[in-house]
Amino acid sequence: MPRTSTRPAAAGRRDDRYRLDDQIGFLLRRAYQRASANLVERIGDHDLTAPQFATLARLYERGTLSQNLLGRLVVMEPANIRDVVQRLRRRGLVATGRDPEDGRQLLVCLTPSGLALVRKLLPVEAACTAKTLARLGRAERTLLCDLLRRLTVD
Amino acid sequence: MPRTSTRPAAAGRRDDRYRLDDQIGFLLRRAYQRASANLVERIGDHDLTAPQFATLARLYERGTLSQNLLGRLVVMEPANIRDVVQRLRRRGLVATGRDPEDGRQLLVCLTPSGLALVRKLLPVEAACTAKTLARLGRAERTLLCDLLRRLTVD
DNA sequence: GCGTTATTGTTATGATCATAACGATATGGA
DNA sequence: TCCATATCGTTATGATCATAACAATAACGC
Repeated sequence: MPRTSTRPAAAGRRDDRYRLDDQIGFLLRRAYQRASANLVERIGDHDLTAPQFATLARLYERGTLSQNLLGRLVVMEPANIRDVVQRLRRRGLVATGRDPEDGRQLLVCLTPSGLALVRKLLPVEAACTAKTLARLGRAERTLLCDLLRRLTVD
Repeated sequence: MPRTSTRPAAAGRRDDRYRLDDQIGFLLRRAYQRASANLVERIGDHDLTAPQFATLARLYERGTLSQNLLGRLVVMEPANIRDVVQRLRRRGLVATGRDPEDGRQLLVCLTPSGLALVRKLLPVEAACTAKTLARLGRAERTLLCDLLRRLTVD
C-alpha cells in the first residue's frame, strides 16, 4: 500500500549514478513531443498530424512513390503508412493506384488539392521548426541536426 | 492516378529551400524511434516498453507519487499515465491506493517485485543509452543532451 | 458557511507506433 | 519450367499519444 512517507517507498541503497533525465531516449521523447505539439499548434486547424504532414512533404519532394518506399522514407512500418495513406486518401489529399508493371505495389501521389495544401503549409512548417529551435543559436541548431542525423545512420 | 513518370507527379516549381530531412521534428521522431528500439531490444524480454520503464525509473528515483505528478514527471497526459499504471499494476510491478489526506489523489509506488526489476534493468538501460550514442564522442554526447534539454525548458 | 474555481482521475475517441501472421505477386536459381 | 525465396500490402493485436468531456474532491474568496 502506498504511503505518504517522507522516505521513498523504494527505500534502500539507490544507484545515484542513474538519472532518468540523463537518458537520451527520455530526452528525445520529450523533445519530439514538444516539436510535434508546436507543429500541430500551427497546422492543426487543417487537421494534419506531424506524420501526416511528413508523408505529404515527402510526396511533394519525390513525386509518385510506392506505398512501401514512401513508408521507408518517412520511417513508418508498412502497417502504419498504410493507415496514414488511407486517411489522406479519404480526405482527397492523396491518390492511389496499382502499378501496372508490378502488381504488388500501390502507387501513391499528391492530388492537386494535396499539392496546394503542402505548398501552403511548407512555410508554416519552417516557421514551426524555427520556434522549436528558438532557444538555440544558429551554430547550435545545425550542430543539433547533425548530431541527430548521426544517431540514425544505418 | 499515379504514374511511374520520370517527372514528379507534383510537377511545377518546388521550394528547394525546404527539406524534410532538415526539419527538427522529423529528425527527433526518427532518433527517438531508434533509441526506443534499442531499449526494447534489450529489455523487451521483460515485456517492458520505454514509457513503462521510464515510469518505473521515476518511481525508483522519487518513491511514492500521486498518479498525476508521476505523469508530469514522465511527460504523459493524465489519461495516458493512467493506462500505463494500470498495466504495471496488473503485472504486480506497481501498487496503488487512495491518499487518505486527499481523496482525489491516487498514490502509486513500486512493489518489491517492481523494485527488483528496476534494479536489475538500470545498468541495462545505461548500456542501451551508450549504444544509442555509440557514434558520438564523449563531448558530443553531453552536448547533445544539453541541447535537447534546452529545447524543452518551460 | 457557501458557492466558485481548481485539481485529480476517468471515460471515450481517434491517430500513431511496433509486431506477427498471412495472401499475392516477382524474382531467382536449379 | 518450376520451385524456393523475396517483396509488397493487408489484417490483427496491443501499447502509446493527444484531446475533450465528465464526476469527485479540495481549495479559495466572499
